[in-house]
Order: sequence, then C-alpha cells, then structure tokens
Amino acid sequence: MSATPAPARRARRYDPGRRDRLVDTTLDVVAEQGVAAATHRAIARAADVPLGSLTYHFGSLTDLLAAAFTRHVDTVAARFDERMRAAPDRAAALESLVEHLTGDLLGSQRDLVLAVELYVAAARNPALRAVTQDWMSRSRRSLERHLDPVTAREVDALVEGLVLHSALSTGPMTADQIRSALHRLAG
Amino acid sequence: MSATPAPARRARRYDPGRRDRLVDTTLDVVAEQGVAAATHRAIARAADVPLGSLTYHFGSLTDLLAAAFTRHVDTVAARFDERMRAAPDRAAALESLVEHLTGDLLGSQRDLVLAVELYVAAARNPALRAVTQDWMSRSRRSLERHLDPVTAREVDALVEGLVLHSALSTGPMTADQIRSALHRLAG
DNA sequence: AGCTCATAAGAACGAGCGTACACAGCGGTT
DNA sequence: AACCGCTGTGTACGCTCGTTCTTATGAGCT
Repeated sequence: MSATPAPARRARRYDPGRRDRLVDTTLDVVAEQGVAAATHRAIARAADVPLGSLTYHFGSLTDLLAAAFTRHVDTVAARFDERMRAAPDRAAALESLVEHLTGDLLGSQRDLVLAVELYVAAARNPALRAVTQDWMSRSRRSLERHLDPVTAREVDALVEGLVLHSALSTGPMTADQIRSALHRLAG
Repeated sequence: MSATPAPARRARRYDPGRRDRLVDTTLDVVAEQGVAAATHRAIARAADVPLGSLTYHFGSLTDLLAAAFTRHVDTVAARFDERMRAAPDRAAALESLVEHLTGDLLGSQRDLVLAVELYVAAARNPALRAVTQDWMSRSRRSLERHLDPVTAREVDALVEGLVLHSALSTGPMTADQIRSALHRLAG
C-alpha cells in the first residue's frame, strides 16, 4: 500500500516549492502574531516543516523576514500601480485610491497589519529598511502618474496616517470620509 | 579598608525616587533601542540598579512599559493641548500645529521614535492599546478647540502619517510642505 | 533603645530563542 | 550497481529572557 502516507505530517521528503511556502507562511505568522512572535519555531510549526529546514533555506531569520516583506510589498505595490495606470485621469485616480484604501488595504486587516509591522521592524533593522523605502518610492511614483510630486507626497503621508489609524483605532474612517479628505488635499 | 566602594556602583541603598527614575530610563531605552530591546536587564543596566529592583517596583515588564508610555503621552498631549488652548483662532491653531510638528515632534527624533514604538507595541498588547487610544482622543479633542470634528479627524490622520513618514523616511518633509498640506486640508 | 517591615539585592530557574552540525535519504551520473 | 552530492532532518549548544525567592538592610515607630 500506500503512495499516500496516512499521518499527513512529516511525509514531505523532496518538496520543491518549500522555499516559496516558507515565505508565505512567514507572512501569515507576522500578520497573525506580529514580527516579534515570528520565530523560526513558530514559522516551522505553521508551515509543518522541521526547524532545521528554515536555516537551510534562509541563512538567517532576518533573511527570511526580508524575503517575506519583499514579496508582500511587490504584491501590494504592483496592484496599486495597476490601478493608477488604469485610471484615465486625475479624478479617476483619486477614486481608485479610495477603492485601494477601503478595499485592498483598510478592508483587509491582514494587509494593514503587515504594513505596520513592516514599518516598525524596518525602523530597527537596516536589512528591512530598504524594503519599506522601496515601497514608499514605488507608491509615490504610482501617485505621480496623476498628481504633481508635492501633492503626491502629501497624499502619501495622509494615506500612511490613515493606514496607521485604521490599524490601531477601534473606529476606522469610512470611505466617504477618506474620499472627502483626499479631495480636499488633491481634488 | 574602605567604607567607600571605589567602583561607584551599587552604592544606592534607599533610593526614594527610584520608581520614577525607572520609568524615565525605560523611555530612554525604548527611544534608543526599541521596545523589543527594552528588557528588564537592559533597563536595569541603564538605570544602574539590580535586576530584581524592576519586578519589585513593577509587577511585570508590561506594567513598566505601560507606566512609561503613559508618562510620555501625558507630557506630549499636555504640551499640545496647551498650544491649542493658547491659540486665539483657527489660523493661529494651524500655525501652532505646524510648530508642534516641526519643533516638538518631528524635530526631536526621540519623540518621533517613541510615538512609533508605542503605536506598534500597542497593536499587539492590549494593556498599551488604552494608552494610544487615550493619546488619539486627547489630541483630537485638542484639535477640536478650533476645528470641526470631521476636519479634526482628517488632520489627525495626516499628522500621524507625517510622524510615521518622518520617523522612517530619509528625507522628511519641510515645515513649508507641512504648512501647505495642513492648509489645504483645514485651511 | 529595640523592633518591624517595606525596600533593596542578587542568585537561581525554567522556558524559549537563533544557529550549528552531524547524519539520513534519494536523484543523477558513471 | 555503485557512488556522489545535494536536499532534508533532528538534536544539541550557548545564550537571553521574565520572573521568583531568599537574604540583607536600615528608616521610622514605640
């Protein structure tokens, strides 16, 4: 019998996609429990792989975190730039931004939490700082498709405030409030 | 020989202000090395007290952090409310806000860092969440001395974004840029 | 004076951490 | 078939952590 191992655990010798899965699992753990709780052991448990597997695929925990955040930033930044690229004019871009905020970012507690966790981890960890700065500059460049650089910067700052606010506050702002603030700032 | 121990350390039996000093030292350590590095041992070393002294004065590390952040928030919030209270009208209030941002907050890397560290620590620690929410509501109440509630909320979000931005970005915004954004938002 | 007890001190404990390393399994090359 | 070498595994080491606990000390009360 048995090509299929019944216990379903520890049956995974030769696992080509493991490296990728580890990156995804790391993001899950960070989103659910924070960077401080994202230890080798916690991630290994969540991914159902042995402890040694982590240092095998990633030289250090920082390497793993950097890979994970890089993937997350790539995803979010690409999605946002796609929105900005698709917007025909400034007004549409602002509306897309509102959608991005209320739908993609503020709508999903996961992305929100990941953003804040990244911000703070980067504040102390030089290897991660490059990732946040890349995110900031990409998002500003996306905004500049339809806004002048000065306004783009202001909008970017407001957006970050909104993200932080929504991540921590019990009563986040509504789409209408966000729309009105953006229009006053950039409308 | 020697009633006086030469090393000059450990000579502090009976130290009435120690509890207070511990709170201040904790803020220093957090500002310099982050919440993650603010361990009992690091704080004890910085305050030049024995390790056991910390759990004697504060039941747990969380208690100590909460006391420290509460003190910091009280200081900053009181200073800000004083500014808003002193402003004769809306325009003066906005200018005071610019000063508060460029001078008190963004000007001192210390306050900036403390703010962000608090934000993030609060995201995972319920005991600290009360402190941030108190800060947010106090700062909004101060703004509402001269702004309507909706605008106050928007300005508050922008300010938080500016704080985060300045804490992490290499090129923070100038006073002029901040003034212009505020006036467009609340002008 | 003597007593009492809050304060101070430092060693110790158990848990969890990142990382290193020696060994096991298996595809690919001879 | 025999081997090699990369991939994967599991254990162990050294360290730091929060917290506990025993013992010392001296200020303030009677």
